[in-house]
Amino acid sequence: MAEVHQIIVTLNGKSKEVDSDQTGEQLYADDRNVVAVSINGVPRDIYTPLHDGDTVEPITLDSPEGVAIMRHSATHVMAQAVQEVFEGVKLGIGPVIDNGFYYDFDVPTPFTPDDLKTIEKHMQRIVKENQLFRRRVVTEDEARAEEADQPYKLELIGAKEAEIDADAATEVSTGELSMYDNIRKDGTVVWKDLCRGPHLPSTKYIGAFKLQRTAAAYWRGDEKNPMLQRIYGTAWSTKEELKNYLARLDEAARRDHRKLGADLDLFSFPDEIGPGLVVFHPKGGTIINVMEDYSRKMHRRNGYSFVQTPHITKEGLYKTSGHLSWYKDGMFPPMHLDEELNADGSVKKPGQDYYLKPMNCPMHNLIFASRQRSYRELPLRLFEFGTVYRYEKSGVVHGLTRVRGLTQDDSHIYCTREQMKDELKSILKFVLQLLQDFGLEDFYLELSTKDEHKYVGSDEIWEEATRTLREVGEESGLELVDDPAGAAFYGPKISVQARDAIGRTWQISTLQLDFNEPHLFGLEYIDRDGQRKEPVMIHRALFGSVERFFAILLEHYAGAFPAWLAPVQAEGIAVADKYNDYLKEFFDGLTQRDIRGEIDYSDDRFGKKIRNASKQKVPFTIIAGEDDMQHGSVSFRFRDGSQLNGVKKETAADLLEKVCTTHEQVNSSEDFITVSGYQAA
RNA sequence: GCCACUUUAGCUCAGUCGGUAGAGCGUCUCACUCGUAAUGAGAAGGUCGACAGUUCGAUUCUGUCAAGUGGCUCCA
Repeated sequence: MAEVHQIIVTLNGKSKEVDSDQTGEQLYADDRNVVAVSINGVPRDIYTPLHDGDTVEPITLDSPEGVAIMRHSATHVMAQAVQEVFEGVKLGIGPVIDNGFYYDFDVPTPFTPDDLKTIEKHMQRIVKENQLFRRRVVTEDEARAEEADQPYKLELIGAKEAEIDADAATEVSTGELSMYDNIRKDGTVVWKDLCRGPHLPSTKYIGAFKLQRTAAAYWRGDEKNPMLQRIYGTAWSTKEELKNYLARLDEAARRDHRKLGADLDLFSFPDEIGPGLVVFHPKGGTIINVMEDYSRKMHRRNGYSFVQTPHITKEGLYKTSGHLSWYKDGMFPPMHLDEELNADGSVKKPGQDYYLKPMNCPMHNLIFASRQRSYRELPLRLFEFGTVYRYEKSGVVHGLTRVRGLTQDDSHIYCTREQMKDELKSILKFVLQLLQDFGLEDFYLELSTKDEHKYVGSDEIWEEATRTLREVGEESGLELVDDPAGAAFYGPKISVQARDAIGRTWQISTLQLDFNEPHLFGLEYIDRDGQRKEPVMIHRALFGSVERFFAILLEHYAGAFPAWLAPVQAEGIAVADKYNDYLKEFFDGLTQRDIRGEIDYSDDRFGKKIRNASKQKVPFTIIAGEDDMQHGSVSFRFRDGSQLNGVKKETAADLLEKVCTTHEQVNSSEDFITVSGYQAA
């Protein structure tokens, strides 16, 4: 037993003299909420011995750090349960993720939904037993001996620091190896796992958890490695928080763009056409049109030239650009055309391979190269809504966010190196204006840099491009996240990432520098000194994919689009059939003002029509009955159910025109009055 | 592409321990003509995802394929 002496620690910001055998366990004994301690800024188990001069802070179960520790302990409990319920389970890794945790297992047969229930019950028992988590430092040899029958753990023990990714780092730390033992009340060690920690004092601190689903994942995220079975779970400090989280998931499912797309009759994916190929119905088509009209207007204002290019091309174009060698697997296979054979089957005329275009840039390059260019023309900004086809792997196709046929608001900008930075800055400004006009707020920038295994061009060029992009990104003042090795082979990029209803992030805008393609295509301009020079090329798309952007909008608004985007802006409902003609006259006037209106002529009753308009999330319901007809007026009903009755017809049309062109949300009578400036007579 | 799961009427779903099916909503017809989220009655609507196999008989069991869902890998 080490001799007890006095040490000085900084406890909760105050210097304090304590016995050297004291730990967080004693120091925070009166606070049941403290589950771990931060020692000199590093989270550690609560019973970690203290040293002279240490700074100690409590980590509570209701803090983000505490919840993460709890989730990490929960995944240990899950792994223990799986190993106790099933034979021959090999453990992968079990990190904490947003809202929960997972653990990867190598098991003889994949888990079934019933297995999840069994495991969950077993976990409840372990939690109830209040097993202690105890840390034990081991040498590499000891760790190897203890994990002798766990091949994945052995691999981690042997891995060099540089080979460990963030998730695996929760298992092994760089400094020392440690095992965590689960100990019953009677002192028996019932389970152990190689782990860096820290953990809860014991299992009973695990609040409320639920196993959510099973999935498969490649060991260490590599396709060539074996596939492990992953179980995802969620864990929260209290039952209440778990309940709220599950309710949030339900709510998110309700605003899933795939569901809303069907409910609101916007688009579908007919089996007859093929996976990942969307058809937009009239209402969806209207929204796409509004988006494109907006985009065209803004591109005109920002000095872009409009071009149009075909959907297929001979293969040579993509050989020149290099795409065919880098992305052939992602392209639809070629059509072999114009081949002629002799009677004996030998080739008389070899024919040509044509590909559906997976991107537009090579075609724009050809437009640039169609004649000699002067420095006076730069920057030259070529724009089109280019529809491209990509053979996405079957498992990745997902609603409108990952499709096989998509339309990009695509532009390629040719400029000098000197113009490059200003051009990038103005594009980023353009993007932010666009996102603001569409009402999107939840997004961040991502800087994708060179993949050492997949790039062309010199290091100097990459460095300059990356530096420029970083400067522009940082100057924007937005959150800028690094995405190492995420760049395309021809250059680095900045992208705008947005979240969908259930928190998955999707790339929308992309802004890529390319020092490579101009060279491959031999692009050049004549500079003021008469010399031929190579332009810099910028690839950029602001919506990214029109389809994906549509999906993000649909989820963002849960189908209740602002009026300027709504497919039907005004729905006419007569109190009874005999007022239909009166209403029609008013709506004919709206059509002349480019307001998208329709009248519900069905034989449903009034109340039912209101209900239907409401379910379709139409911003303005226009009602007419006896009162209105007497006074030459119509009545407004808004999304929140509020009303504005007896508005004179001419005034009503003027007001509608105003609120249908503004980008502001008008969901109530108050919004309407504010935005339209309406003053009741 | 990989792993698991799913596929029954337009939609949401029930059902058949192997004997070719049912509800609600929607659609259509008729009546009702109505002032703010479901009027009533009636009718139509299904080779039970496709194709094989087992069986006297398959929507049900088995296999293959297709499509979808959740992940993994990928995403110019």
